Amino acid sequence: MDYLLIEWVDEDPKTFSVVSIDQLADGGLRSSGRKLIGKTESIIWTRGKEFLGRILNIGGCDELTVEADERAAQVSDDERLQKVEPTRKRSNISVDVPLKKQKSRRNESSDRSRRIGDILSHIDSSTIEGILADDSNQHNLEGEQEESNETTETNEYKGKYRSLRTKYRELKRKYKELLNKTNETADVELYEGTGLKMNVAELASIKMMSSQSSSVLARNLFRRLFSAEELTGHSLYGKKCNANATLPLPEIDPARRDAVIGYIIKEDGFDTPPPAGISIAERKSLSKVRKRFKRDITKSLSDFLREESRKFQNAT
DNA sequence: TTAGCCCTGAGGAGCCATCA
DNA sequence: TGATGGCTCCTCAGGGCTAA
Repeated sequence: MDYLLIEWVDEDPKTFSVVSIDQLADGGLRSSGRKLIGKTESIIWTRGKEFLGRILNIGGCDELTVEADERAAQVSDDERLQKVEPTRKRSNISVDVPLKKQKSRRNESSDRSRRIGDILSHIDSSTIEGILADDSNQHNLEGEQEESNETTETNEYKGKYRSLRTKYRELKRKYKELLNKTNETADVELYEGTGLKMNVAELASIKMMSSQSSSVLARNLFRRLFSAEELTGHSLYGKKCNANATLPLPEIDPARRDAVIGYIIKEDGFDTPPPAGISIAERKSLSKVRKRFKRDITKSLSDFLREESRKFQNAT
């Protein structure tokens, strides 16, 4: 069987892989032989994903592997460090990506509180008005029903309400300030091909306040993209739990679910083919790390859905 | 055929913020 | 300062699934 030496398109710095000719997406080209050299074609990678690659050579696996190593060596280490580290692109060989940042939780919390303030400033002010109006109506209702029982407890509630209203006005003022400062109102597709769009500034804010781990980011995106009703009473994949005889919960909307999971995986640089020039053992190790990462994300989200359901049941 | 992984559900631990 | 509650993560169980 023939093999192809591929230079991945859109890779900076350049990366190379040796792939079987069967991995050419266009099956009709597989008999074209050396005519393929120099052409840019779709290559089928793991899980059926396709990536564009320029065909540099065709031949035996061993000789092409040597050539790939030589070409990779020509790319300077300095260039890799400067361009790869900050973006964690497909060519990032390091698989030692910490799932949790080592920052102390105490510092995180103080940071997060500031970020939450920013997030709240992006919430539609009419929504907050509605909440406060409900709160106010609730107080009025209680006042009518228990007119004879208006104790100091009621006064405390009124005090808390006034305090919340002051906070709300402050947030509203900050919200308007930020609106004036930024024009980032455009939507961006969360994950390529899903069609699920989110506001750029909102997505950035959620990322900021979810810096502890990818699991937290995934959960916060679920909170943003699914309603409380959707989060309760659904499981992540709707599959039967064999450990229990109970009926499986229905699957949560797969389009939004997959968009979130795909986005998280992409953000951590795990949706890309393995870098060129690594051994089979390293390739297997990388594959394990990727599987482990996805498992952690889906596990956390699955936990999250159960927790939401449990909270809902406790409340009713 | 079989080892390893997947997935859901349950229970509990650890950390942190809030409150009395 | 201790109690409490929320959030997140970890571990385990157990049958199905899948690749070797």
